[in-house]
Amino acid sequence: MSNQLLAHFKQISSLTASSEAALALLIQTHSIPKNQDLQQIGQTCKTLYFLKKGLARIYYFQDGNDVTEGFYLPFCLIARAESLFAGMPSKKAIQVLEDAEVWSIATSDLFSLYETHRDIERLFTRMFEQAYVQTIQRIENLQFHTAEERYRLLTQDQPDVLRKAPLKFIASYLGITQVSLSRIRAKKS
Amino acid sequence: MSNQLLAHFKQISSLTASSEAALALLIQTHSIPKNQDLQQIGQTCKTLYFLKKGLARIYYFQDGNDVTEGFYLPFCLIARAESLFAGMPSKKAIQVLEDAEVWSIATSDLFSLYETHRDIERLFTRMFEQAYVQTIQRIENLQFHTAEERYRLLTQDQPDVLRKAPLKFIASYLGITQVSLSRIRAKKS
DNA sequence: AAGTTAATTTAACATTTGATAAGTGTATTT
DNA sequence: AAATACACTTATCAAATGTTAAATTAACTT
Repeated sequence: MSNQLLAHFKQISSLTASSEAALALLIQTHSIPKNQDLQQIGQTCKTLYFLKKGLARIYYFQDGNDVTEGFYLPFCLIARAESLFAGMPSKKAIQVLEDAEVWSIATSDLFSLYETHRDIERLFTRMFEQAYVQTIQRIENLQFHTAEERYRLLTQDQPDVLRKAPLKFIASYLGITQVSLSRIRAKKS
Repeated sequence: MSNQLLAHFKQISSLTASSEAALALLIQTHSIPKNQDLQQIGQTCKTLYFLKKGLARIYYFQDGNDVTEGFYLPFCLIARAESLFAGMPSKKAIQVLEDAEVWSIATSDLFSLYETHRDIERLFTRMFEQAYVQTIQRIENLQFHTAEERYRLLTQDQPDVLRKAPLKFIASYLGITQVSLSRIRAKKS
């Protein structure tokens, strides 16, 4: 059932009844067990995902190290934009960190709908704009805060992530080692 | 004259003759002296800029420190996206680092054209997508490279910036102090 | 419950980076 | 040429983070 997701979409940008119906036909639902990859390294991003339940991350390997690029909570747009927009294989994977229920939309079908349903195009353009703005804010965060400040910000902004994700993933997300993160957590705040 | 800019646009995404003409009417040109702000802190971003000649940066103040968010070479889209898409005042400014010639486009006029000229909408959507992808790549860069690696990458990717911009701006762009950058430069590579 | 594995913390030491201040060089002005 | 301002480098020490390894805790299996 995609009603919840469509309701969420309509909060972002209005949809006509016909657009909503057309979009509903594209939305698939899946159950994904904990730790499974939703999309694997090397695949070109051709699907958008939204979690109904659970927690996901995008990760990749850098010099043999597992690096978490981002965490994704329910109703967030999950996509490997650098692959989607360039049409190139992604070096990143999407992994579910808990048993999850997932909505997916094939971009080929979606982009076809853009031609006839401008409100749908506007909706997704807006979601990507929001994702872009969040990425900009993340750079500000990485560029001029210490590791400890970045950790404190995460505890404020995404406490759910902190509760659910293993520390090793959080450490690489913050751009530090797990040992360093452990030290920061041990400090009285 | 905006011919060069339009030619650049058409490399990114095709435009009908009528769209090209409509767009040409929106493009203004300016000459800006070295060190002047194109847009100031506190203004809401309502204009897109492209350099014909020169070098620009986006910067802001963080705890009293001048932080350079990015450098922009000729023909790059320059905009404070976080302000444009949210419609909120920006805490960032756009500054020209050399005497520059600039093309500008008012977003209100541009967005109006979207209604009637879909190819124009597609062109700018694509430019913002590209900017988004670059932002994602910058995160990868900041997240798991040492300061020295980030400096080496900059020398490869944007040697022009390195030649033209003062070191203090480059240092904050790399997320380090100027002293630290000086040390890195002093090392034999 | 015992045993096994994975996750997290702690410890010890090395390296990097920051902070501050002093020094050098380069334009520019007078 | 002297004086000034600005950009960049160097030196010194302190703080933060990385690296490696061991110790502890938690989770999972049997």
